[in-house]
Amino acid sequence: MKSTPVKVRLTEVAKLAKVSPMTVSRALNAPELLKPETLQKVLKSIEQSGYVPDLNATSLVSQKSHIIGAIVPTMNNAIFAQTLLGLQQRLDALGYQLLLGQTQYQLEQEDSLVRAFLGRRVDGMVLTGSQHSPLTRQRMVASGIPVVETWDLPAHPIDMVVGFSNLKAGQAMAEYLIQRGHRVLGFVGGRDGRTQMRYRGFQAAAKKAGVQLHPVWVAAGVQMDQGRHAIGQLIDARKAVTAVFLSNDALALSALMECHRRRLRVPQDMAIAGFADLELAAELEPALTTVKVHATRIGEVAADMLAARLRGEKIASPRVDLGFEVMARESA
Amino acid sequence: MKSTPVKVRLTEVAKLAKVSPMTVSRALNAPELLKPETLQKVLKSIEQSGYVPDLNATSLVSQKSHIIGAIVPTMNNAIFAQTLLGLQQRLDALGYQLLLGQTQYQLEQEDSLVRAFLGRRVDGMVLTGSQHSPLTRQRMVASGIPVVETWDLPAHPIDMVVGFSNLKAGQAMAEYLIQRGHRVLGFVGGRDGRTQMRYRGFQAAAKKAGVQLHPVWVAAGVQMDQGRHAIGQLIDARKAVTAVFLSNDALALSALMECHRRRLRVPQDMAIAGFADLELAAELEPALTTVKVHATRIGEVAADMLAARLRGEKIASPRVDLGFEVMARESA
DNA sequence: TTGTATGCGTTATCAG
DNA sequence: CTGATAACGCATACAA
Repeated sequence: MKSTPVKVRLTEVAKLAKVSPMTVSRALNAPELLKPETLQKVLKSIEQSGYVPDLNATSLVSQKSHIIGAIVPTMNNAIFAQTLLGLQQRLDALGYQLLLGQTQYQLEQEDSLVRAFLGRRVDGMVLTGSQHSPLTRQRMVASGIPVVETWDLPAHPIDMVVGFSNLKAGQAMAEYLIQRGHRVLGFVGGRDGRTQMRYRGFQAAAKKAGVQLHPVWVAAGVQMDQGRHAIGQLIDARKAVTAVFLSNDALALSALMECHRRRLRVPQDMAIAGFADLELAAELEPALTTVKVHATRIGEVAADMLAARLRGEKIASPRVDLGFEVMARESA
Repeated sequence: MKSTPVKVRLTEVAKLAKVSPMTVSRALNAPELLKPETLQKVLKSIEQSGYVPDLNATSLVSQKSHIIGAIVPTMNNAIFAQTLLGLQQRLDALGYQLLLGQTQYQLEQEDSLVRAFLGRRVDGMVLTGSQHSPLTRQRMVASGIPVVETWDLPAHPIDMVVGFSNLKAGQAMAEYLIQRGHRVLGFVGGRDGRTQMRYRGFQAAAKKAGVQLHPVWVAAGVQMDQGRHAIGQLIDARKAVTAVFLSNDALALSALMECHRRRLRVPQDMAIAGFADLELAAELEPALTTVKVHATRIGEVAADMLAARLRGEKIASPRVDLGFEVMARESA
C-alpha cells in the first residue's frame, strides 16, 4: 500500500519556510552564507517535507553527473567482482555513484554500453582490458572524459591504465614450474585477450627452456567444469604432462578435484596452478599455487585516478603497474 | 592524448541540418513523423557531429530516468553477483540501466544509498533481504516508485517480493540430514537476517526430531576461512557432531577441505552441507550437498516485476516464491 | 544576508 | 510535416 507520492521540489520547501528557492538551495550547498536562524528554518522545512534534491537537474546545470560508468565482462566471476568492490567502495567515499554494465565478453555490447553511459553524461569511465572496438575508442576519446583501462598495460592506452603485465605473469608461472623440474607443461584458458597474453608469456618461457607445451582452449566466459574436462583431456592424451597452468582459479579448482577423482596425487603426479588468487585458492587441499593480482586494488586505484583527474589534478603517472606475485603453495 | 571535446547538442545538429531542434528530436524519437528526406538529412548531421542525446535532460522533462537502483550486501559474494547478473541482463533488454550500491552488511549504508538513488530519480529499486531501517522503509514508500525486495518472503513487504523461504530451506536441510541418520548436528553461519531464518528452520526441525544441535556463529560478510575454523571448533569440542550445515557454499568448501586435512572421510566421518549451489558445489570432491536457490532467476524476476509495473500493468502476484531444492550429492 | 533573472538540454504542446 | 514556446528542477551571476 503506497501513499500518494507528493513531489516536493525546491519551490515547495521554499514556500513552507517562507523564503525564496535560492535560499533553500543555499541551505544545502552553502549553509555558511545563511543567517543561522533562516538556516534552521529552512532545514526544518526540508525535514518536514522529506525533500530530496533532484540530481538530474543538478547535473544538467552543473554539467557534472557525479556518476562513473564501469564495464566488466561479467560480474559472475569473482575476480571482476573484487575489482568492482574496490571501485565502488572508493567511489562511494569520493561521492560518486556507479553505473554498471556487463558485456558477457561480447565486444558489441561494450559499444552500446559506452554509448548509453555517455548519454548519461558519466564523469568518467572504467573499462576492463585494452581490447576495444575502434568505435568505442573513438567515442571515449571524443567524449573528453577521463577513462581508466584495467587489468592490462596496453602500449597505447586510451587515457589512463591500472593493471599488470599478463605476459610477464604467464612467463613467471612457466619459469616457476620449470624451476620445479617440470619438462612437459599444459595450459588451459579462454580466448579473451588477457588470457592470450598470459599464454604468450607462458609459451615464451617454455620455448626458452626447451620445454614441451600442450595448450587446451576453452570458451571465454568459461564454465568452471571446463577445468575438469580440459585436464581430463590432457591426461587422457598421455603426453606425459606433469604440470598444468589454468588461466583462472575456478578452472584450477575444477581440475584439482578431477585429479582427486582420478586418484592422482597433486602435486606429485600432477601439479596444478591457477590464476587470480581468489580467496578459495588458499582454502583448497592441497592449497592452490596461483598468481596473485591485486584485483580489489585495481578498482581502488582506478577510482582514485578518476577522482584526481576530475579534481583537475595532474596525474603523476597515468600508467600504474600493480604487478603480480606467484603464490607458491602446495599444488605445484 | 585527447582532442578538445566539442559538446554537441540538439541545437548544433539542427544548425548543421538546417532545421529546428524539434525536428532533430523527432528524428530520434518519432522518425515516422518526418518527411523521409528531412529524416535522412538530420540523421546524417547526427552521424557527422557524433551527437549523443543528454539523457539527464530527457529524464528531467520526461520524469523518467530509465535507471533502476540495486543494493546488495556485497558483490564479493558469488551468490549476489549471480542475482545482479540476472538483473542487469534483463534490465538491459528492457532498456534500463543499473545503478549499483553495496552496504557491506551495514544498515546505515543502505539508508544513504537509498537517499542517493532517490535523488537520482531512479524509476525503481531492488533491495536485498527484508530487514531495513524504518527510514529506508519510509523513504521507499514515500517515493511511490516500485520496489522489489529479494532473497526473502517477508510477511509485510514494502511493495513486491521475489525470493524463497529461508526458514523452510533450513528446515528442509535439517530433515534431510536427520533422514540420513544423523543425530548430532552442527550449524555454521553469520548474523544476518536471512541466515538467522535458516537457522530457525534448521533448529525447529532438529528439535522436532529430538536431535542435538550445536551452532557456531561467525561474522556477517564472512571470510571463507571461517568455515575451516568453525568446523575445527566443532570437531575439537568432541560433541560427536556427525553432520554440519554451513550457511553458504564458500564456508562449506573451507570446511570440507579442513576435513580432508584432518583425514576425516566425508561423508562417513563428517557430513558437510552448504547453501546456494554455487557452480563450485558440483565440482568439489566429494560433490557438495547444498540448497539450490535460483539466484540468477531472482534477479530476472525482479527486473520483470519492475518493468511490468513501470509499464503500468497490474502485477498478477507481487509475491513470487521461487522455492529451493535440496541438492543431495556426495558430501552429506 | 537574501532575492531575481536566466539558462542547462531536452520534449510536450500548440501553431503554422 | 515542421517550427516556436514553455516547461522540467536546479544553480550561476548578479542585484538589492
